[in-house]
Amino acid sequence: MARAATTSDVFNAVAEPRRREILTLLVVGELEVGAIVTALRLDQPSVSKHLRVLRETGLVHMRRNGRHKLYRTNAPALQPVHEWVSTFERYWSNQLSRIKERAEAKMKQSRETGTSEKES
Amino acid sequence: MARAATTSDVFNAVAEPRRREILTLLVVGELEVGAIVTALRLDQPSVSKHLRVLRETGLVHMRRNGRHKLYRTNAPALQPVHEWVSTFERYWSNQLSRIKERAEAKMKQSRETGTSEKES
DNA sequence: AAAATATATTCCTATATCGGCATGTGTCAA
DNA sequence: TTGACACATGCCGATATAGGAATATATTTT
Repeated sequence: MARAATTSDVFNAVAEPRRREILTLLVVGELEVGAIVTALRLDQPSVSKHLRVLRETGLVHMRRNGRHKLYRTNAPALQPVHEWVSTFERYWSNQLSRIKERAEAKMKQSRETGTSEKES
Repeated sequence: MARAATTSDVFNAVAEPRRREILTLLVVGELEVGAIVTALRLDQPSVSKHLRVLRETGLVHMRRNGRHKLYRTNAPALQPVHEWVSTFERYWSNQLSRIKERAEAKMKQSRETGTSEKES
């Protein structure tokens, strides 16, 4: 086997930098393919291919408007990724909150004692 | 070109299901390679290769203990992924709050103008 | 209907896997 | 030093890309 198919796995679909750019672009609002092409300076076939992957993974929605096709990001499809990564959040956010706690404790102490210098 | 190298991009490294399993396993605490092999029922060379990718992307740390090697997940390396995905969070978690906002805006308008019908 | 416009698809090539198998490397024990 | 044990790496084959160029499909306009 080679790598997993991008068309079936959101993680793989999102692994592509250009596709991430497209999603970022289309989350603000609908855009037609041509607009994406000019915005990201990619070849039109390349954009169409990426859009296909994003479509098949449910990461974008499309609606037709005359001979244009309007794409927009379907954010909820990213939830699995978000949930998975969030599992690990506590393993680094605690470091930050620990710093915050120390800082707040220090401020509180300053308020109480009147000191204002940094003591280790 | 083919796909981007898994060894240089965290997104690609994490796109592999087995590697995600390994990260989930190693975030709880250190494990030696053999333990990963038995826990995930993979071949040892396969595990070693995945660990190499995870190592080179900074997703795991390793320390030697005798002839064993102890690996653990380096959660902060996942922050870029988390930050990127979080950008889209408001586009689904706000579906509820958006309804709330609309309702509140409508109420506010009603209070101000006395109207009560929905106008776009 | 024919031309023009907007997208999508196909074909091709180079590359990067992933798994399986064999082998190499490093460390501890006898 | 010679084994034994724990991992890592190399080689192979099959597959899935991503980009570029050319072509096909769909829709509007003339």
